[in-house]
Amino acid sequence: MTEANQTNDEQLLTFFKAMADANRLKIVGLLAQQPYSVEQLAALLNLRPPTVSHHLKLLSEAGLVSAKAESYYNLYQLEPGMLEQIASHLVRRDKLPSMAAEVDMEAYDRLVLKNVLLPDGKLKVIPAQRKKREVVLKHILKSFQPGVRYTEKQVNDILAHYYEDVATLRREMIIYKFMQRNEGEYWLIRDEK
Amino acid sequence: MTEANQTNDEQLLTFFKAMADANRLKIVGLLAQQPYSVEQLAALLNLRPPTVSHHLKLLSEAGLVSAKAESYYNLYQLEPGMLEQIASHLVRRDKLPSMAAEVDMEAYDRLVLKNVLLPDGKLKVIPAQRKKREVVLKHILKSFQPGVRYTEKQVNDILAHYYEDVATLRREMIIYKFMQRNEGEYWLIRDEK
DNA sequence: TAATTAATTCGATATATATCTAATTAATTA
DNA sequence: TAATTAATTAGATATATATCGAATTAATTA
Repeated sequence: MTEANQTNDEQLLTFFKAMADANRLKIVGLLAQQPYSVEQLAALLNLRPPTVSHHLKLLSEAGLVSAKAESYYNLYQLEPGMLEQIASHLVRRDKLPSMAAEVDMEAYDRLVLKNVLLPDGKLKVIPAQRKKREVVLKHILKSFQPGVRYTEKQVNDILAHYYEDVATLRREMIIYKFMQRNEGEYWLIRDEK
Repeated sequence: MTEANQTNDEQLLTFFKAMADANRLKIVGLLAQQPYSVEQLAALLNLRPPTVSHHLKLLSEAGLVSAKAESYYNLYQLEPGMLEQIASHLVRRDKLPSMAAEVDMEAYDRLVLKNVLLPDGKLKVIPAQRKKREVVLKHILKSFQPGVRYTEKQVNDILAHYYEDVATLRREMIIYKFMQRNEGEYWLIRDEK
């Protein structure tokens, strides 16, 4: 029910949405000085009390403010802890990538392959663009075993499953540093993180 | 045209609006790891390129990302400076009140007085609520001069301009610590910040 | 030079949300 | 206990915006 059962991602989004409104920023600025009732905030911001209630609900769900009943007022006050927590997250560059945790990192590669592969797995073309060519070469690379030394003929036979012009493919593999050659033998460069 | 000619307030709002979207948070998370092109981001987020362009425009206007042309790609990268600047603003409680700089701090008092004063300046009632009573008493207080000692009769004459029951008003002035009395003389407590 | 490609802009649409009035709830005062 | 008051909830509406496809622009490749 509260903000406790949110993932980190959802918590961040809830926070930013709560702050993404001019009047809510003003409310935070006012509550940083002293607690205020709904009625007072409404007068200060020239809004009706239901509107302020709505804003305070969002701020409260983000953990930014809390209410304390006093007589029949609801005195709202700032909860500075949440601001500090978020701020410390934002300055640490190594923590930012977690915001993209749910992203499917293979999606781009799949799209490139989908556009360039025929149903039988052969290439329509070798893409001209560097990034796409890399994706295609990495895909073909899976047909080679790490640690194994291949003759040029063996390499050609494997590449032929993908494209007629095996010489070009073979050359690209070297240029892009996916394979190495020496004295007519070819092998994978292991550095595949 | 850029984010340069914005006030601090507007800059904060632009920032929070830019971050208040799930897909834009993911973009920031991705760009924190490495630069990406629009096309790549679109594939990774399962969005169409125009949508990603739109998001990047907002992030860019907030000063969070920048683009660098490479071949005919637009490689977008994170600008960590803005994040740090905002984050440092958020943790400093003494800087938060600036977000409410444009708020008319007298608006609440005016509303209270408007509800309780008759056209001739006399009180309809003395409000029961503490905060409102304070506003009314402070308003009446302006008829007294700082530093001057008043006899009880002089005080009564002044208070009579506002309300028939001068004894109650006089007592409230003491209770709320706006006035002090000694040996039948009354004077303002100066501590009116 | 013609064809291809990435990015942006434009226009349309559906969803989200800020705001209000009216009604309701909860607490206080008379 | 009845009347008053602050706050919230509910329902309605107008504005903002996330998203898309189509058209346009700018750059590269053939």
